[in-house]
Amino acid sequence: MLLFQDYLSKIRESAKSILPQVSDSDILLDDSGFSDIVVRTFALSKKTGMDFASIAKELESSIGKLPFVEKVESRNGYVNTFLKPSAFLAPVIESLERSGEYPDVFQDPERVCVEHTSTNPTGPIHIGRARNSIIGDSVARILSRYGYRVTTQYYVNDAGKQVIALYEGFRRYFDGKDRNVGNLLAGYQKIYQEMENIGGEAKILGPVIKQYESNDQELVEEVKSTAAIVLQSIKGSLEKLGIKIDDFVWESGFLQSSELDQVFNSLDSYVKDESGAKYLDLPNGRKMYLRRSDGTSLYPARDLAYHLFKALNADWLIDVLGEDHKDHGTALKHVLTELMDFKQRLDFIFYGFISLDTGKLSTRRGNIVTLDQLLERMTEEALAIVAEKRKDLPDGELKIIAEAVAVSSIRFSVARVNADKHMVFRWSEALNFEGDSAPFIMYAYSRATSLFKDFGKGGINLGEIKLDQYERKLARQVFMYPYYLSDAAKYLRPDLICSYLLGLVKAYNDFYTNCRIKGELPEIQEIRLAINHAFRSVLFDSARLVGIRLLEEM
RNA sequence: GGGCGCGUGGCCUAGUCUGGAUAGGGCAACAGCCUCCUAAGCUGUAGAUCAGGGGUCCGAAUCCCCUCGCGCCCGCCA
Repeated sequence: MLLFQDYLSKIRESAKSILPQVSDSDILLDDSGFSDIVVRTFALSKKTGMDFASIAKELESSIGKLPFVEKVESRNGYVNTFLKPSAFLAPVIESLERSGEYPDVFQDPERVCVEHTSTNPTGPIHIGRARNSIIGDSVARILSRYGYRVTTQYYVNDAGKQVIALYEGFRRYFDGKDRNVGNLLAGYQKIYQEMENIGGEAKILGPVIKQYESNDQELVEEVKSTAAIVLQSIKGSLEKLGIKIDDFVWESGFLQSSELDQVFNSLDSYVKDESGAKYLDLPNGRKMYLRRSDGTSLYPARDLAYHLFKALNADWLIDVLGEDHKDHGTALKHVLTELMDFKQRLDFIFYGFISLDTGKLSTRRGNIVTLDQLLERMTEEALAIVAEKRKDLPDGELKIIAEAVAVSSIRFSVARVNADKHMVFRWSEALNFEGDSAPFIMYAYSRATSLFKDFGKGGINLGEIKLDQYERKLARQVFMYPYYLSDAAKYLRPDLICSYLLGLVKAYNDFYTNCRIKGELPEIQEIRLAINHAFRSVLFDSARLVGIRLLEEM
């Protein structure tokens, strides 16, 4: 959990001590610009039967006495509370000096396992799949910053039809050739094409699947090692984006496993039989098949087993899944929590698909923009721009900047959109580095660093200070970080951090434009530099949560 | 057909959970700002029946109902 001066809670407590009917939703951070914290008296008026004016009067007297409150004004049924400027700045600076970060954090004993990506290793990772990784990695970083003990995990599908097709496609068409990702992908696409032509995958894939499911260890290992080659390339692409996954768990490991036995044992009284096949009835009238009539296990059974496995080392499981898995996820949770004795907290993050302006993404049909292609093209574009802007820098520096811009841009443009929304990938948008974008954020950091290097971190006496509108707005925005961080952790929403970053940086740009350092009185310089330093520290902290790579110079 | 989700200026997006003060940003367009700490920045102009209709409420982008459009799911695939 986060440790900081939580004025919002203090104001809520103060208000409740006067009017017990006050609820948390009556008192909120005010982002509309009217005040810092606002009390809405409409609901209260209904509840208490008092009129706006008397409620406002009561609250004003109570809230106004709090030491960090500058003034309270009532208007149109709102009680607007303004905090003292020192109340924003002092806690941030104190915290930074004490522990090096703001807000401070108290380690939460809860262990969280974030499962993300888990894409079938049948080809290079593309921009659609990468949405999963970007969301998952950001959520893991946010929860970790919040104080949870977080590990990330990739569930590797090396036991299904797709990877068997990958294996078989290569064996049929490329046998003896180099077993690299390019040839594997070509074989995979070719075998799917072939299966369409002949009219039925049973004929081509059937015998191999049968052999696989007869638990032919040699074949299981062969398929796994084929998948491992593609997985290696996926890992490499993700690492370029700064995404490193802690554990890789192979689905083939659950084909015969104690967890799988446990699933069938504990579900024994619910399992039904249909000519040898085993299934469960679901609340929505559908069935969840666990075993085929030939006795081999199905994906839902292995996924249940996998969740039991994850639960061995975690108190809270989070799965990042595409929206196509919504029903599966809901059913899985129902079975685990209602039919089995599963005590861990289980949450899903579902995200909408990304399509291209040329249509749906498809690895099989070859209609994809791979992460590597995207990164390469964006780095080129960024390099051209930075080379134009910074003719003074050597090529090596330019390249580092261009790569940071490309990586940050990809991550930010995906992370900033609410997971529920579908996205359409457009090159023209991807290659625009202005406005609400990663470079906009990165640039502010470089400016702040430049000021910091030239003039230092300033200082304030922690008593009363006066701030102009730009200084105050920035100090306020810096101070508010923990509220956004807790919401992002609570609702598993990296996009909230992105909104925060944009607001923070807008406030900084106003500050930078309007508040000079050079030529100002020393006491003004000191305060401005202190704000600059606080901003720089909090930006550094928050930007890394969504994988933005900040540079001291760009 | 049933279920889930989405629909906010030409384009992208915040706000929807928890109903309230002028619907906030950005891109593209137009007009400005570098003898001064980084102009990937800043200022201004123009642009919105919040998909449509009905309802609840003192008050609806937000809650409820219906309709339309788009996406996804409805396999002894994963």
